[in-house]
Amino acid sequence: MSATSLLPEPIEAEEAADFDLESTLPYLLNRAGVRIGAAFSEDIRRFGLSLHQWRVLACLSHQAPQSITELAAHTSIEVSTLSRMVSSLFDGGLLARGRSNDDARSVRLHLTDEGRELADHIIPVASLYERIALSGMSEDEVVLLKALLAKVYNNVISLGPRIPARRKSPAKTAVGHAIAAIEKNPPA
Amino acid sequence: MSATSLLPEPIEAEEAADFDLESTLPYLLNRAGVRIGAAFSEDIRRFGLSLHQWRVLACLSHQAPQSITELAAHTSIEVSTLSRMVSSLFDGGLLARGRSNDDARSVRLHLTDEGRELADHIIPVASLYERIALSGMSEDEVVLLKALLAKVYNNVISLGPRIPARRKSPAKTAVGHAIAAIEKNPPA
DNA sequence: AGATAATGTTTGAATATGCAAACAACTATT
DNA sequence: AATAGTTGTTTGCATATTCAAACATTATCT
Repeated sequence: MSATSLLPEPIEAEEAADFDLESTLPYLLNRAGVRIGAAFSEDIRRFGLSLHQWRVLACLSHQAPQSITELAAHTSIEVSTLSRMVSSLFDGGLLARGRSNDDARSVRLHLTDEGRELADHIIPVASLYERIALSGMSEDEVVLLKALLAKVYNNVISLGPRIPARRKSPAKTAVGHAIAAIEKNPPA
Repeated sequence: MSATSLLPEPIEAEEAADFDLESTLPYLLNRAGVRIGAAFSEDIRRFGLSLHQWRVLACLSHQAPQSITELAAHTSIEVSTLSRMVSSLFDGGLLARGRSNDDARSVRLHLTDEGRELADHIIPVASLYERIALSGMSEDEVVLLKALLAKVYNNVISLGPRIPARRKSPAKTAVGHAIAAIEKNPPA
């Protein structure tokens, strides 16, 4: 815990002074995201689904079949978590799995009729929360917000492999990538 | 799991058809947030801090003293999680705690010198990731994005008590609140 | 004041999550 | 085709997180 001995970065008093956590992007993203997620999650508990489970169903509802890896890429859920979750959804009869013909390792996942029906029941609820979250905004603002969020995502997607591939080398610190990314695409 | 028997909402075929998960707000928020968080988290591991721990330090760095409940409100972390985390940060010598004079239940938390020093070292790293995330955007766009995120947060903050107060009554489903909120503040 | 309810925090116990290792099947190289 | 390296998935295990219950203290009501 006490890492005082090896602090690499110098203190920058002024930067520290004007650092306002609450106006920080990750903070704003996290707060809004957690809050919507919590409310929505509480709501759909009556369907017997967790937020993660719902995301998997929604993702498969939107595109199928998908492998576990693809789901991980689309939902930002760990593959090991997904592996177990898929099993439970399978046991619940909400999705079916088979092995690919091309690649016998890859699992092909798709919704069962029951799964699709459940998804179709929850979609209106999801839409409702979306409307709530966006209420009071003009159509233009909504479009812009989403576009900017997509841009943020693209800006950070290059940072260190998320759901990281097995890496032999000790993995260079993300700051390396970071600086490169900034230099390639400087802030306006 | 198989909740087919009590599905309350009717299927709305058209709504289901045009429901595109990936253009959904919670989805976009979650993806961007998780991604930044993961990269940043990986980076600050060298300081011996998790993302949640960092948020607590940053929050206390920004305003102190704070109680556990206040921290929970500011960071969207559960109080029970916070309680244990605060203990570990205390053991690590990064924060100090005392009891309030007014209210002997409430814990008053503030950073130690060591904690503040650590926070001052990490703040530049946080700022770096912020710049990365926002790279390629104009100043106006950044301001707008943050304003819209704040608005989203305000729109959803009224939904069911997060970090819920002990509730005796079975808690009305959030959709109730939701509809009320929408009616009070209809989408443009 | 005494009883009852509410609030702030902690803790126990079940569950979920993340990381690393293990497998399994495929690809590339020789 | 044998070997080594990749990739997709699962599993073991340690840790983190959640929910509920327990406490401790303060507020409210009569």
